[in-house]
Parts: sequence; structure tokens; C-alpha cells
Amino acid sequence: MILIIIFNSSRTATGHFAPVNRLRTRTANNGAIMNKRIADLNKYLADKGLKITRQREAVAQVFFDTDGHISAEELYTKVSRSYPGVGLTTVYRTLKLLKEAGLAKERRFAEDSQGVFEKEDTARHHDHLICTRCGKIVEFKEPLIEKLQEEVAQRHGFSVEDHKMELYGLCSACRTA
Amino acid sequence: MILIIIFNSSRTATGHFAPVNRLRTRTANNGAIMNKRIADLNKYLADKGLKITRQREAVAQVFFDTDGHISAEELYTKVSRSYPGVGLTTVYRTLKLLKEAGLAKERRFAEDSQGVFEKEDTARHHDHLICTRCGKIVEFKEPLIEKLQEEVAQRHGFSVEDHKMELYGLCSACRTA
DNA sequence: CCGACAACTGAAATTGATTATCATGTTCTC
DNA sequence: GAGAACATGATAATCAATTTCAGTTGTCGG
Ligand SMILES: [Mn+2]
Ligand SMILES: [Mn+2]
Ligand SMILES: [Zn+2]
Ligand SMILES: [Zn+2]
Repeated sequence: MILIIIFNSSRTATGHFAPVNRLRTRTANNGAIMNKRIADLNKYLADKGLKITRQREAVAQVFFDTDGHISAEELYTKVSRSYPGVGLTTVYRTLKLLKEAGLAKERRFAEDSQGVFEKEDTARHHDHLICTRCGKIVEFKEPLIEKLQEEVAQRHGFSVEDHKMELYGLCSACRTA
Repeated sequence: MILIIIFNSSRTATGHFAPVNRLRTRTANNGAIMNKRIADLNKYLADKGLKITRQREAVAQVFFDTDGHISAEELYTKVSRSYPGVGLTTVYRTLKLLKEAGLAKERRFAEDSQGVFEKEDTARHHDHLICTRCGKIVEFKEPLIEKLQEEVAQRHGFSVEDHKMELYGLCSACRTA
């Protein structure tokens, strides 16, 4: 809340954001606003020699406040409500950074050509059931399947880094309708 | 072989194909050239009130003669060698028909690449291991995983129509390199 | 065999998500 | 505070895939 007010009031007349330095000074003593994920992102950026910017923090914060799956376009719209002036390009770029930092995971369901993103730590060990009629998505865990995947991979000399498993069908509502 | 020769020699001066009617008459008594899959496609087309054309048969025949995964562009190139004049658009349209007819299955491995197709009957019960370094693809079957998938779906009230399972990692060659 | 008419074709234009460009603005170290 | 490197956002480019459209062909009834 406080952060938002400061952000909004610190925009310059030209539509550009105020420098991060100034912002950081004004908010540094409020530990609550800098959550762990933002800290993780900032650490990743620092380690890579990349820079912490207001736009990146804005995009990341809104993303981290979002549950479930969200597309770049949707995130852009959502970010724009709190931080107008952030470009769609930057949303794409920030999502790519979040993936590289291990903080976001991209998914691509069915024929929908648009990728969606979810927080990596919540995404890590679940897969998806997708209703081909109504689009409903159910998340599930099945450790036994994961174990079998490992075994299959090992049998073929592969080491598994990632996997994708999606089950397409009809949900109970759509089946009876 | 015979079919190809007849096809080539039946092209008109304008680059258009000779009518299917004439072709059919000349090849009808050679049962060997009309394989089961082409027959299946023709039945599907007839049932839907769609038309059997030389282009569709050409694309389908080359596709059915191909093992493994092939993209629309690659199929277009391959078809063009035997049947020049068939457009890429028609290759896309025919592949869509083959999917609808249950004769082809589309896959999409690397997120950013184009779709590839394989014959539905050979594709039906295998999944893929994909090396993220060299692109090597290994096909495997794991009935136990399929069984667990069914159980998971049932537990959530879903009926499974299709599934996608891909394991991404490093093949043994790439791991030791 | 003849239309008639709906379906088909291929070139070209379009789409839509994502990425590249580039001139300008910002970050951050010394 | 200066400067080098990095980031931003408007815009253009990309690229697989689809749509459009004017001309062509398959199919069916007669
Ligand atoms: Mn999910
Ligand atoms: Mn395969
Ligand atoms: Zn449903
Ligand atoms: Zn490899």
C-alpha cells in the first residue's frame, strides 16, 4: 500500500519513473514491502550484473501477487493499473528474467498459442488436467508418476531436467451436459 | 511407382493437375496403389461431403510414406519433389484434415519451434524424451504411467481423451561431453 | 456425358504472439 | 558526479499458421 502510493507520486511529469535510488531511500526502512521473492530477483540481477529498475520491480511484484496462470498480455494489463507507463515489451523481458532466475515457469496449454506463467515454487511439482470443452484446468500431484518418469529416463540414459505432462479430456460437468 | 509416372505425365501445360476423375479411371484397376490409409482418408472426406483431390492424395501419400516427425514445411518440400505445384497452404490444410480424420497427430517439442506431425497409429501410445542440448528425441512406452494417468483423471472426475508427456533433459552423449 | 454448384487451390495478404532495433533514459560503480 | 553499461518503450520485424479471393475442379443428379 505504502509502496504503491510512493510509486505513483514519484512519477515525473514526462511520464518517466523516478530513479530507483531515490525510491529505495524512501522505502528502505520498511522491510515489509520487500518480500522474499523480490529479494531473490534482485539478488539474481546483481549477480548477473543486471540492474534493478522500477519497472522490473513493478512487474515482478504484480506477478508475485497473482495466483494461478497469467499471460504476458494479462500481466501487462494488470501492471498498467498500478504502474501505468510500463511497456508490454518490458513485461515480456521481465518474465524471461523471472524464468531464468527460477522464479517463474512458462506453460503452454492445448492450442492456445499464448504462453501463461506461474510462480515456480508453486508450479514445481504439479501437472494439469485440462477440459477440452470448457477450458477448466485442475492441478494435481502424482509422485509415483514422477518416479516412473525418472526410471524411464534413466533406462534411456537421460537425466531429467524438466517435464511436461498434461491430460486432456472432459470434466464431469461437461461430460454430463 | 506406376502411380507416380501417371501423376507426372498427367499434368497440364498450365501447371494445373489433371482432373481426379481421369486419374482414377486410369489407376482404378491397380489395387496396390491405394493403400489402407489413403482409403481411410477418402472415406472420411466422402462422409463429410468433402472432395478427393490430387493434391490431397499427394500430400497424404508422401506423409504416410514418412516415418517419424515431419513439419508442414518439410512435408511441403518433400511433396514438391514428386508433385510440384502443390502449395504450402494445401499441405497445412491437408494435415489438419488428417488430424481430424484421426490419421495424424501433431506434436510441439521446443516451445518456439513449429509443429511436427506423425502417423496417428504409430504415435498413439508413445511419449518422448528430448535432449535439450542436441535435440535428440527418444520415443518410449510406459503403460504403468498411462494407467496412473487414468486414475488421476478419474479421481478428479475427468475422462481422458488425450495426453501429452515429454521429458526434457540431457542424453548420455551430451551429459559426458 | 452435362451442367450446376459447392468445395478446392495457390498466391498473396493477414494474423498474433513474441522478439529485435534503436534512440533516449536510468543505474550504479568509482 | 561522470561515465560505461544496461534498460526502456515505441515501433518494426519475425515467423508459423491462417484467411482471403479469384479462378479451378470434384461430385451428383439428370
Ligand atoms: Mn499450474
Ligand atoms: Mn513420436
Ligand atoms: Zn469442462
Ligand atoms: Zn543430447
